[in-house]
Amino acid sequence: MENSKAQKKITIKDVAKHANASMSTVSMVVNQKGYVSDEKRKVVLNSIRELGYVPTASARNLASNRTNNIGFILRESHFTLSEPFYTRIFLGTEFESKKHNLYVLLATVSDNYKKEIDTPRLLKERNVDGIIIAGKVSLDLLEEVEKSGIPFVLVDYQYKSFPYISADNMDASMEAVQYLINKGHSKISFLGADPYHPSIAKRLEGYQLAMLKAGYTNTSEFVFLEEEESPTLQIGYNLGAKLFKSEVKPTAVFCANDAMALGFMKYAEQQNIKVPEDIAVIGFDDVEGAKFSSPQLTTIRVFKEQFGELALRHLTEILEKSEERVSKYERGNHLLTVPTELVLREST
Amino acid sequence: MENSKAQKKITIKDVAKHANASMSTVSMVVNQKGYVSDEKRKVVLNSIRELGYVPTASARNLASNRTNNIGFILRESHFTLSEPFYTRIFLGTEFESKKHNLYVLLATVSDNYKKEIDTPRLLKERNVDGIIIAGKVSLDLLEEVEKSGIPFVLVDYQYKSFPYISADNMDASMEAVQYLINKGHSKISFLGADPYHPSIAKRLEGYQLAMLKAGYTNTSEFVFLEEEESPTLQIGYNLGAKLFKSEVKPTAVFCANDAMALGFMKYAEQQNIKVPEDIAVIGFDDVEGAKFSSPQLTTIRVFKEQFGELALRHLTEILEKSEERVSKYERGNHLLTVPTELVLREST
DNA sequence: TAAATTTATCGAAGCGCTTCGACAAAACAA
DNA sequence: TTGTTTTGTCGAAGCGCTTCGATAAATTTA
Repeated sequence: MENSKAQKKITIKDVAKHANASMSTVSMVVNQKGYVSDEKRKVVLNSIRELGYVPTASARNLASNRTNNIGFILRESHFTLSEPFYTRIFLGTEFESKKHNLYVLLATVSDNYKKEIDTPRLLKERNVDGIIIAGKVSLDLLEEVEKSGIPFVLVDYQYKSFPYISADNMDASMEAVQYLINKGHSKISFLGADPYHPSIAKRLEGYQLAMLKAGYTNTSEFVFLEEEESPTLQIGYNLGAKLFKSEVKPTAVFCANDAMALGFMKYAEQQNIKVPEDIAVIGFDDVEGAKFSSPQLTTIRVFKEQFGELALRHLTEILEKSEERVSKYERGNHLLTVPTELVLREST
Repeated sequence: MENSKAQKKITIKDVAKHANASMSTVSMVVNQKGYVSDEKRKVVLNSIRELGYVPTASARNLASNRTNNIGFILRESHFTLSEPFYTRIFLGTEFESKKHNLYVLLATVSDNYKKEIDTPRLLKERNVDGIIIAGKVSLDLLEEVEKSGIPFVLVDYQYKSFPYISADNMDASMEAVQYLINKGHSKISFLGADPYHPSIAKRLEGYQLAMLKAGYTNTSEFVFLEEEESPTLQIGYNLGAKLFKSEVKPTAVFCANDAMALGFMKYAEQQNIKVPEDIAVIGFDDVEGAKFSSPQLTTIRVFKEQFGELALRHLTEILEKSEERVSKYERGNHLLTVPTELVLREST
């Protein structure tokens, strides 16, 4: 009589006894596998409800050789960004994970990732069935993940020809530039940074294509790029200065992202250049600040939560396939795109 | 010969064989329990290294009846706040979790929490050893957590007399107000909202105490409170309007948080009231925006990561104790405070 | 009608670990 | 010297589940 009130844990055995079935039958009901008659199923389900049975994750995982966890790897600095871009993506994954009965283990990695030393525990311990990597991370990390053999999906980044989720950067950019052209603009600049980032590259490409389509074949002088930097507010500001000091006199600029657009507008404001009267501005991302800037920024909305949702959904598909003994999930540049939307506000 | 390259998993058995020891001995080495001679320990450790053995979490958890997970519950809206306050707290927990070999399962709950329906899976499945609850959450949720019997710690919030982590709100507030008094101010206002939130209440209390100490016994006319609202930028703005329309003419205001202070300053700017010349402003939290406002905001820095760290550390202590058969961890208003720091900037 | 297949159910092995007792040797105490 | 306690090691049970046959009844096919 050690402890009379300590609730004994309800196990599958208890359910089996209560339902007058075997443990295997109960297991099959719970997992919706194998053959169980409707009758029996009902009885079992009823017992489960009555006893309040909840399967124990660890027992399940041990027996089935899966973890039912998925890892979400994110750079620390991306996580604490005041623009909750990646946080929203994570939220999308977290939300979707409930439907799949998976737990999401978030692992943040430092910006100057050191192989071996900084390896996320979930990787070392192989405590996940699959991994989602959000945003740009160290190549070392990517290699480690690849080597682990654990299926993974990238979000808003690319690595070799592994599956990734991305906005339809090119299309969206074309649409934005098209819009400017339709508005009568012909001298349209592109402001960008880090052009080796796949998303940025696609945005530039979209810009160029739209210009080309409209008959503007030579855009090179209109393109302002900061190759070594990330597309931040500061860089947008700097490129604004550069642009206005140049002999190029565009009537509109399309920026690689909102941060840069906001930086550009800040510079314009300081120089008493009116947006959109003197120059129209379009950004990309639809960050929170875009709504609160003056003038409010016209931009391309990206549905962040969908990134995360889609990433998880795709990952689970891969996992299912790999269970069907398709030992290596087929390669090929798996790309899943998330829709975008041009949000017209005051800056155009 | 199904798959020749599929690496066979290294188990504790393999290590035991390799080290010429029993599984129990290896287990004891890994867990640093029981009696193992130094000799044997070295041999085992060596085998572990050589074979690259990593314990399987699920097996471990099943056998030891622990999950080695801890839950981190957070409101969705708090998570996606552009001020990464709670995100930072989470990060602190995540960081600390590595030292304790725990995984952190993040569960976000919707703002209008529905009992039973929205119950986080980790609670239903009891898939955590302990829980951290960050920020204000629904009472229903709190009750469910309490009922579950899983030990928990609150961060930046309180519930009954359960342990919680908080900034030293009162002391910090006193220090801030003291500072204003020392600077020669005597007519000092307090701007606040949601005074039933324990943190806000303490800040107000600290203000009052400091004033009292300086001989200003009647502060009531200097206190502007919006009882039904949360302390946001908008409310700070509104109270600014209210304050300047009143006959009270303070030379300084101490705001319940930075958001309000920023809102207040926005109003002041629009009214052409100069900060700090006409009126000095102090906030609370040291949010990111405080550094970028003009003038930069003097405020009380709160070390967000420490909240999360401390919460986890405290939780693990509770867990250890409860393992030592102290069936119920001792009650009492466990309060752990995180240091603060007055950051002097331009607004005073 | 017999043979083959599908449906239904169950027992038992086993996933990889922890932990409890058993046992014995070493260290200490009386 | 003889007990006692401490130290060291191990075997085996068992955590709660999944899954692989085995078995048999029901159904289909030949």
